[in-house]
This record gives sequence, C-alpha cells and structure tokens, in this order.
Amino acid sequence: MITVDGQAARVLTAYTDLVVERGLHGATLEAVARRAGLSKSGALHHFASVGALRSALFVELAAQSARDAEAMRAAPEGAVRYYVASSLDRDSELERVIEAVYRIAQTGDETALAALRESRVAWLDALVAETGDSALARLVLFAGDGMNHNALMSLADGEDVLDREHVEALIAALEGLGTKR
Amino acid sequence: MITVDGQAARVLTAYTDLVVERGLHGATLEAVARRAGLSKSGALHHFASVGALRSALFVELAAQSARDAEAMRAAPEGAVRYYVASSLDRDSELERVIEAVYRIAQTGDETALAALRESRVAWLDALVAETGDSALARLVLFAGDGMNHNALMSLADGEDVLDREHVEALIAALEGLGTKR
DNA sequence: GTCTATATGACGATAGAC
DNA sequence: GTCTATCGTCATATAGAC
Repeated sequence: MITVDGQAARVLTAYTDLVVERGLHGATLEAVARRAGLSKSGALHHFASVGALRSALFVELAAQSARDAEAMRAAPEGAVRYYVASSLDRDSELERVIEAVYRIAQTGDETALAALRESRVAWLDALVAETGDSALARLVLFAGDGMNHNALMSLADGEDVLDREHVEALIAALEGLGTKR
Repeated sequence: MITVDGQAARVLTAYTDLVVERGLHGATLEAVARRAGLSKSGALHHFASVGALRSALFVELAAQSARDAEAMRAAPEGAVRYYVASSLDRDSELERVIEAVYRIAQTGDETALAALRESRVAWLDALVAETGDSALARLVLFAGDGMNHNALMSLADGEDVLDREHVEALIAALEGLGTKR
C-alpha cells in the first residue's frame, strides 16, 4: 500500500485480501483485525469505521492506478502486452485492489464505481494512444478484463482454460490487428 | 425460470435480481420475500433455507446454459456474434442468473464455481467448433466476459465506454481473425 | 400456504481499563 | 495504542395461529 504506512497498511491489506478471497461478507472487522494481528478495536483505532476502511481503499486505487497508467505508456514491450500480461497477474497488489473495489461497487456503491471508472479511463487512453484505434483499444481492455474474470474460475480447475500458449497467441492476434489497420 | 413454477419461480427470480442489483448483502430473505409479494416465512415455505435458494439457482443455471449452448451452435449469425451479442444483453434472464451465481462464487462457494465452469466449457466448446481455433475461441470468450464486466461501469456513465459502433467493429475484427487463419 | 412472533447468532461500534 | 466487555441492530430460521 502506497498511501498508508505501518499498522494501518497491514489492516488495509488484510481488508483487501479478505474481500477478494471471501467476498464482502467474509471481510468482517474481526476477520480483518485477526489477519492484521490485532483485535477488533485495535483495527478500529486506525480506521474509525468500515466506511473509512473502504474510502482508504478507493484512495489507494487512485494512487496505484495512476502510477500504473504511466508505467503502461512507458513500457518497452508496448501498452497492449503490458495490459494483458498484468491482467493475468492475479497476485499483484494492484489487481487485488481493483478486484476488491469492484466487489464493493457491485453492492451499488457510487464512490467505488467512480474510482473504478477513473482508473479505467486512464488505461483506455493509454491503449488508444498506442494503437490509434478506438475499437481495438476496447477489445484489448475487454479481453484483459475477461482473462482476469476467468482467473477465478481457472483456479483449481483440472484443464486450465488459459495456458501460456493461448496467452501468446492471443497477444499476437491483438498486436497483429493493430498493425493491419 | 425454467426449472421451477409459480410462486417458487417468483421467489427465485426476486432472489436473482436482488443479488445482481444489490449484491449478496442486499438479497436478504425479507427483501426477497417482499419483492416476490410474500412475507419472510411465506418465501421460506417454497425454499427451506437460503442455501436451498442458492442450490435452486445453480440448477437453473445448468438448465438455461445447456439450452443456450445449443442455440449458439444453431445460430444462423454464427456462434461468435451470438456470444458477443448475448453478453451485452444485460437484461436477459440467463445473463442475470450467471451474474448472480458468479457473485456467490466470489464468496468461495465451490458449488457455484463448479456450476459456472460447467456452463463456460459448453460455450467454449461451441466457439472452438465454429472457429476451429482454440486461441481465437478464448479471445471471443474473454472479450464477451469483459464487455459484461464493463456493463456495470458503463451504466449511468456520461461517455459510454462501449457504443453500438464499437461493438460492430469488435465483432468484425473477431470474425475477420477467424477467416484469416 | 401464508401470516405474526420470537429465539439465536453475528456484526458494527462504543466505553472504559491498562 | 491495544485490549476486554457490552449494547444495538439486523438476518436466519423456527413455532404456532389462521
């Protein structure tokens, strides 16, 4: 976490991980506190309420995604490959933060929705800038989201829906589409 | 709902809609019963518990997705266009059922995960059968998922991330990829 | 079949000791 | 700063009248 330090960061990370692993219902104050090595009230000392915990997560998303959009534009392998590859990296802190905010947004939370939209626009802009093709940029954005979406279902699945070979063929197809236009 | 009738179907539909609109947290027994026009215990007469309600939803998904996979193979416009177009139709009963089961799966429910995997394999098989290209079939699957994923964020957004024009360009690109191989 | 009333348990948040 | 103890609220589920 880049917007909070020390124990507060431990609490925020625990909250993020629990939302991703068990859903909002499983991310109770006691579960969060326990994972951070504190008691319920110990955790509440750093964030006055669950709402404050969520707000801090939105701020964290804004900070991390802004930094990532810049890295994407500067990536030597290109924005397309960078985005698709990082969408697959389910263990990265940014991906977990996105997923957690997304689940909060699913409950109808407008603030979470706004935070997600803001970060997505930055990525889409970078993809449009590189490909020069609005539709192709969206295809890349959606394909990345879809892979991320699928990661949940692929885990612990005998025949993986997506292996390295498929990823390479997929990126090649997307990049090929870009040059053909 | 094609696996239950009458009042039970009304309850199951209410549960599905509430999970999609408000998240699992908002789909309480009382809210579900009220939307179905019953009291809490009135709803519990049709489904003995919340767990039974969820199980019925999984059965419904299996039945509807099996029927849809067949329709996809028989679609005159082709499986690719059929899948992408139906992924965008957020108001269809099947899309809402998928979304509801997906959210249950996000809490770590293995039964929900298994139900989702089963239906996705059927769709992927149909896409592979038509395109004859394993990687392309996955690209279509992911792009469809990504669009669906994005539907939440597009709603009530000033500048829509995805308009009709983009959808057409995207389908054309995917279909073009298919014929070029 | 559908209702009202209630038992049980979990969660969020506060109070106050150390 | 971190703890234990406690209160209020809300959700699931059951009991029993109609």
